[in-house]
Amino acid sequence: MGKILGTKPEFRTKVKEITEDISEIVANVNQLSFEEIKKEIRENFPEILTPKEKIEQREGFPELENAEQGKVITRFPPEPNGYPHIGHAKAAIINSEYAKMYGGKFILRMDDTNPEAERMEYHAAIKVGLEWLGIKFDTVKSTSDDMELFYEKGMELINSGNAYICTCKRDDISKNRRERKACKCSFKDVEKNNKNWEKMKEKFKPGEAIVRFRGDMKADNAVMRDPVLFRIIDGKHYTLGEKYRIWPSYDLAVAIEDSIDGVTHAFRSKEFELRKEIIDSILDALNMRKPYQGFFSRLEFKGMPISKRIIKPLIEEGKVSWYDDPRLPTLEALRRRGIKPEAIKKFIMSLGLTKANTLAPFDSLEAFNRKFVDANSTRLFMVRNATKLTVKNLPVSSVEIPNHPVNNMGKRKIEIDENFYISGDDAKNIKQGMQIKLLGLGNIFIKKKGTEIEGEFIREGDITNILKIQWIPQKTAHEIKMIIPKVLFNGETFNEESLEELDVYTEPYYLQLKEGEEIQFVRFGYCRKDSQNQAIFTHK
RNA sequence: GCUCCUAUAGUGUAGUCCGGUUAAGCAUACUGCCCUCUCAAGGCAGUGACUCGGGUUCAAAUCCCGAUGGGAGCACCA
Repeated sequence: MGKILGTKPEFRTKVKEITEDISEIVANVNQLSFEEIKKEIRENFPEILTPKEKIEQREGFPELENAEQGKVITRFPPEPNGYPHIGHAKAAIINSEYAKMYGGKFILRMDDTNPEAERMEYHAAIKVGLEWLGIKFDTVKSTSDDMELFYEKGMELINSGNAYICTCKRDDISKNRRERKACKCSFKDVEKNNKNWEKMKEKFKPGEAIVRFRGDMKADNAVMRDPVLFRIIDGKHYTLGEKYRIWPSYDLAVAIEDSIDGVTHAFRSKEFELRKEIIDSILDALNMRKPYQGFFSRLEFKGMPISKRIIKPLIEEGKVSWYDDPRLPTLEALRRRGIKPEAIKKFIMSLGLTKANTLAPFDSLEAFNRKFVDANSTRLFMVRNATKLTVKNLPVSSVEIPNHPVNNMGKRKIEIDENFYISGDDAKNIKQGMQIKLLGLGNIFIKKKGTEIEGEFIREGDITNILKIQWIPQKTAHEIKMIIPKVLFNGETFNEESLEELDVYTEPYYLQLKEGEEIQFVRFGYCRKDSQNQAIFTHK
C-alpha cells in the first residue's frame, strides 16, 4: 500500500477506493497456495525475484547549505594551549573536508588571544600533528596578527554605543548575569567609555576593567547577557611579548576573524552552540558579513581522557609517561601506537556531523586501522613466556619465510639449529605423542613433554587440524619489551593495569626494520616498532 | 535553578528538514560457514534498533504536544 502510493502519487486522492480494491486482491491472493503464488510471480512479475539494488551510500559529509563550488572557505582555529588530540583531529578534518569537497580554501588560524595559556611548544605540536594527519592549508595565520584591527573594531563598538567599559567586581558581574540585571557601568556615556578605554591601556590593573558588549541582560541565552569583549592580561604573549595588554575575548576575535578571513562555513564543537547568537550580534553591530555556523558533537573515546585537567596530574604522578603515552588519545600517542592518519580520517568521516554525544569505543578506530595496516605490515614470529623445544633430525640449517602471506614484501632467512623457543600458551596445549607444525618449517612429532619439550622432524605430516605455531631459534632470539596499552579509566577510576609490559623474544630480523614500521606478530596482533628494544601493541 | 542541544541494533551512524517507493540502509562487534602453513586479512550467511506516552493523518522513525534519559552553557578560557 505504501509502495503503491509512493510510486503512484496520483492515487493519493482516491485512497478509500484503492483500499477496498487492495483488500479484495490481497484476499484473493491469500486464497492461493504457496506454490500457486510462486508460479504466478514467475510467470507475470519476474522482476520481483531479482534482488534489490543496493542503496547508494553517501560518500563524505552531507551537502552544505548556500555552498557554491569553488567559493567555500573554512577554517580550523585551535588555541595553542596544549597538545593536539583526537578532538582537534575531528574539527580539523570536518572543516578541511568541506573546503576540499567544494574546491574552496582552508585556513589554519592559531587562536592565541590568551597569553597566559599559550606556548610555542604547543603551537609547534599542533602543526606537527596536523601535518601527520595529512591536512593541508591554504593559509596559516594567528588571531594575534590582527590586534590593531580588534582595537579599531572595539572603538567602533564603543562609539556606536554597542559596548561599554565595566569596572564592576567579577563576582558582581556574575551575580548580575544570573539575576539578569544591568550594572551601573552600562549607563555610562560614550565619552566616559572612551576615557576608560584609554585608562585600560596603562592605568587599570588586570581585573579592574573590561569591555562588555551591550547584549541583552534579560536574554534567556546567558551568553547574551553583556559578554566580555576585551580584558587586561599582563602576561607575556608567546610571539608578541608584552606589546599588548588588552586582549580580545574569544567571541570578539572569532567573529571578526571569520568575517574578515572570508570564512563562509565555520564548524565548531557543540559546546559553542550558544555563542552563535552573540557572534552574529557582534557582526551585526559592526555591519560585517556573517558566516554560516555549524556544530558537531565532541569526540572522546571511552576511558581515554582528552582534557589537560585530567592528563596533567597523571603525568605528574607518573601514572602515564608523557603526552605521547600510548594510552592517551593525543595525536602523538595514537601515532606511536601505530594508528595511521588515513584510519583516523576515515573513522572521523564515519561519525558524521551529528550533534548527539559520541563516546566511541576504540574498536571502531581499530577496525579502520587494521585495513590500512594489514596490507603492508611485515609478518614476524614472536614468542612470549618462552618454553624450550628441541627438535631432532632437522634436514636443514636455515629456512626462508615470506614477510607477507599475499603481498610481495620479500623473504627473510632464519638460521636454525635444534634449539627453539615456543610460546608458553602453545606449550600448554602440546601433549606427548601429538603432531604440531612449526610455521614455515615443517611438522614435528612430540616425543617428550616436561618443562622442556622434545620433538622430532617428520617429512610428511598432517596438514589439517593440527596446531600451527610460531617459533624462535634460541641462538638468535632477540629480546624486546612489548607494551600493551589498555583503557586508562574504568568510569571514574584509574585503571592500574592499563599498561601491560611483556618481555618477549622475536627474530633478529626485527633489528633490520625501520623504527615506526608496522609489524604483525603472527598469531598475536599488529604492533608498531617503537625502538630496537621495544614494540607497542596496536590491536589484534 | 534558568536556558539550549540531543535521543535509531551491543557500539557508531544513514534516513528525519519536504510523512508513503524502507517488512529501516551501512560500518563495527558478535555467531556460523568458506578460504588459509597466523587466532589476521579476504569471501558468504545470520542475530540485532526507531526512548516512552498522547495527538494529527488513509499512512508517522519522519509532523505536533508532553514525559524521561544523556550532554552543554550561565568565565575577565577557547
